[in-house]
Amino acid sequence: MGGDADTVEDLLSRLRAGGQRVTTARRAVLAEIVAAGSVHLTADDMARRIGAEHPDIHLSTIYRTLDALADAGIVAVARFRDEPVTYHLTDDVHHHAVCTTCGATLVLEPDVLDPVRRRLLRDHGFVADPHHLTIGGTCARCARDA
Amino acid sequence: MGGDADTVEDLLSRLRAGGQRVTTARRAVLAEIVAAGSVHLTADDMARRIGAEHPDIHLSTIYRTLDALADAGIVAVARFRDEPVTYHLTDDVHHHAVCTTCGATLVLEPDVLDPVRRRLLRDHGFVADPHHLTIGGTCARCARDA
DNA sequence: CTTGATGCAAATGGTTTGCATGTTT
DNA sequence: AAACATGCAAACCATTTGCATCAAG
Repeated sequence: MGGDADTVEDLLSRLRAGGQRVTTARRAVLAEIVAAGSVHLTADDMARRIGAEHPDIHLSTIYRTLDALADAGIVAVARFRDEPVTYHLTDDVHHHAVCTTCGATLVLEPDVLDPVRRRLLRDHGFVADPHHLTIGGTCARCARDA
Repeated sequence: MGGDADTVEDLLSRLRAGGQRVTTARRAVLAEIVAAGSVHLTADDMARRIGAEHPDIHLSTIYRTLDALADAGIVAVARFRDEPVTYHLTDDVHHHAVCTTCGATLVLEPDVLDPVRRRLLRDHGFVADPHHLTIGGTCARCARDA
């Protein structure tokens, strides 16, 4: 399923290497993100899930933790449509194609962007590192029905 | 400079065709969007600019106008980093490459995405119509300095 | 004249922050 | 012990909404 070899403890040690402390909240947040796999969680989603086990972990702590994890380059931020911001592991690079008619979502391998990357490098010297793009369009089913 | 032949009155007649009314506020908003060209404006930007001439046009009206224009397919919504939502003409298709180090922005012609579109069509039957993608990476200058 | 658009003020909702306290190192 | 993370409540900011009034058709 992709480079999902990341364990919570691995990631925590990356945090620690960055001079940050390891706490229950941070472990819990990372556990949720790892468990979610390619499903995208909002801060609130995490708060609700973590709350079952740790009712004392406050939403603001989750935001602060996500900030720290983002600073450390461990998680990346993504926006879907108008929904709240979501977070996912930086190591889990992929893109989405979203059907603007029915909302269906396709997960795309990162290499679909390779031609674009080559062109940006050639034409502009720009080293593209696209994470989590969302490409709109019409899915096969909706295109057929049109 | 792209298909910038859209005049405010052209666009207004599209609005009218959609059963919407044409008002001073709507004319003013469209005028700003057209004038801005490929610069992206937030609702607040427009409020400030329009306010010089029409101090009575309220920010909430601008939001409602932008909603109407978006429903009519005349303007499209785009998000930059964490900044507020920006609006641009739907006819003005382009993409961006943003340097995650220095924030520099490159405007990309729509055809840079063509290889991706072809691949999505071939592999998934997905008819991509990407508007205003933002591709992260490192610009030439920052890559050199690294 | 009728319906839809606007101004204003107040509500909303996600996210951030100040501060005192608890925890990691 | 010192520095940093947390809980809580309050602040923030972009955006939305209710309602009475005004203007476009």
